[in-house]
Amino acid sequence: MTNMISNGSGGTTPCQACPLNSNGHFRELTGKQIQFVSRFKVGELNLERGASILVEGDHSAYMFTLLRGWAFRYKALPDDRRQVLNYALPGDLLGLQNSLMSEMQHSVEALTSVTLCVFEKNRVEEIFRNHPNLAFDTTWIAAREERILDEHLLSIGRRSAIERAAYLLAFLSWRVMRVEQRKSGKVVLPFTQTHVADTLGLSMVHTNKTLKKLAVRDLIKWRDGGCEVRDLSGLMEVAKWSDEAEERRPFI
Amino acid sequence: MTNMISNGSGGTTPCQACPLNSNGHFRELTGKQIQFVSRFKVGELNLERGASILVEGDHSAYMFTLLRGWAFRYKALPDDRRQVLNYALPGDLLGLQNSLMSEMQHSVEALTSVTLCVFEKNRVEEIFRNHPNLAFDTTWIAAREERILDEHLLSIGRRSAIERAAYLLAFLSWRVMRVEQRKSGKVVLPFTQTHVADTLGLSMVHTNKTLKKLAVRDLIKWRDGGCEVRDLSGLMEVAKWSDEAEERRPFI
DNA sequence: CGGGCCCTTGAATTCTCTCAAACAATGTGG
DNA sequence: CCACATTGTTTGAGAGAATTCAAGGGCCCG
Repeated sequence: MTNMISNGSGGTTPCQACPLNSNGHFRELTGKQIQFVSRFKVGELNLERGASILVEGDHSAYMFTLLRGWAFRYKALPDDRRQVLNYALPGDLLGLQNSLMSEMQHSVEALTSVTLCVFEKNRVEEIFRNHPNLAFDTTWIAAREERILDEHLLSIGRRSAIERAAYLLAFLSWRVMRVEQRKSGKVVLPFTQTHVADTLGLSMVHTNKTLKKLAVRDLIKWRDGGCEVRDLSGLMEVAKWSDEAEERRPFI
Repeated sequence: MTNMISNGSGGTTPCQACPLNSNGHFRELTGKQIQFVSRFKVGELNLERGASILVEGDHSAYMFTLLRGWAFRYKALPDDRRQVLNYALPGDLLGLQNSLMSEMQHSVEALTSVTLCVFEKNRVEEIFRNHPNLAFDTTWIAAREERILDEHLLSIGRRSAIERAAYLLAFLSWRVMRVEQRKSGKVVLPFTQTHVADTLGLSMVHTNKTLKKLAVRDLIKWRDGGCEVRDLSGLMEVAKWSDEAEERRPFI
């Protein structure tokens, strides 16, 4: 467990030079806000694929912003059945629950190697006390997660297997394009079919057969590192999903 | 459409005498907070069972707190398949999304006749500017909704039909006991089996057969107005769910 | 070379859906 | 008061979807 929290030392990204702040997708923080956030940030955490970021039942002292890589949130039943709740991409906040309530009720795991900005949860009240705009943004971020979960719930509850799969892949691909400010090009989603199965609420076997159907239509192609999305609008059509126009969104 | 918004006139509950504030379940607002909320509240809305409170795609000018009755949030696909996302009980906030973002991405409907406190969404920023504690509470409320959705997602994705049904009924029954500060006694959930089906992501027919299994075990009894929960801990056992200790929670 | 991880495929079983019909309770208009 | 429509619950049967079980293949790494 070396390199857990590197504070101020080499390799740490100063908030003033935050790559997310200037990439055009996120709302730019004001100078005063950056100043606050850079004091709020107590360090940076680098983890390998498969590492636990937060664990259900924890009372971790930290909250994170994902700076680089992918992570996913999940819950499990006592007998190990697992449900992936959502994926986190750069700019996403992890563990806000942990900061507002007593304990985590879900787990978060690194899907690729990741870099996390580390914040201390007991200082979250400073945001509300001194930075009303950031407080608003925090609520906005929570409401956005809620919207994503709403749509996912609709998907699992009412879409057929192939629609569900198409929706998941389309939605993630769309998020990648957004956060990377791309208009075209291939997106590769870095997960295994087991992750997809646990997200869709289907078995591995049936997920595999469903993905095959999408591959036959040349909408996706499965390969070593994960899923290559070849036809985003084709997927959206299968899923009966249309994306929303999205303005620049806040982050912390 | 009479009696839509009665402002200040007869029948409106003054915030100073808010029944939720003193019932022991919710955190009590301070005098200053009550003063703010009572100015924030622009009226009261009474609706019949089945009425729409908010509609997907709307840019409603209002946000609500449910003061009396039941409501439910839902989303629908273009071909009318419907998924119930969550239920609202007294003290729950409806339409926060509407206040933070441009438009509603889900609908809300009255499940019983309801009374709603009406707030103007364009004054939400006042909360963040002048009332940091209420701002914190707003975020807390959004995070709570997220937790409920997380558990529901786990349920639909990974629990069997009978576990799912048991979880839903147990959870709602538990919420009623909490909000009414009861330790015992029967809870009656005021919905139809169609609502249950749309919540569980199952067909009506299969939902009926699944509920029958719970009724045979004497865990519930279905009757005219809805579902009577006869054995909460029995349901919790079937669902493999254990409730959390919950402190007094905020509301607005 | 062997082991682990991931993807793939077939077959039998179980679950869930649709279709169809019937029943009970309620309310309405004649 | 009855005939009729409406809404919600119940049941059976056949079709379709998804699961489990089982086995094999590809690939990488120690």
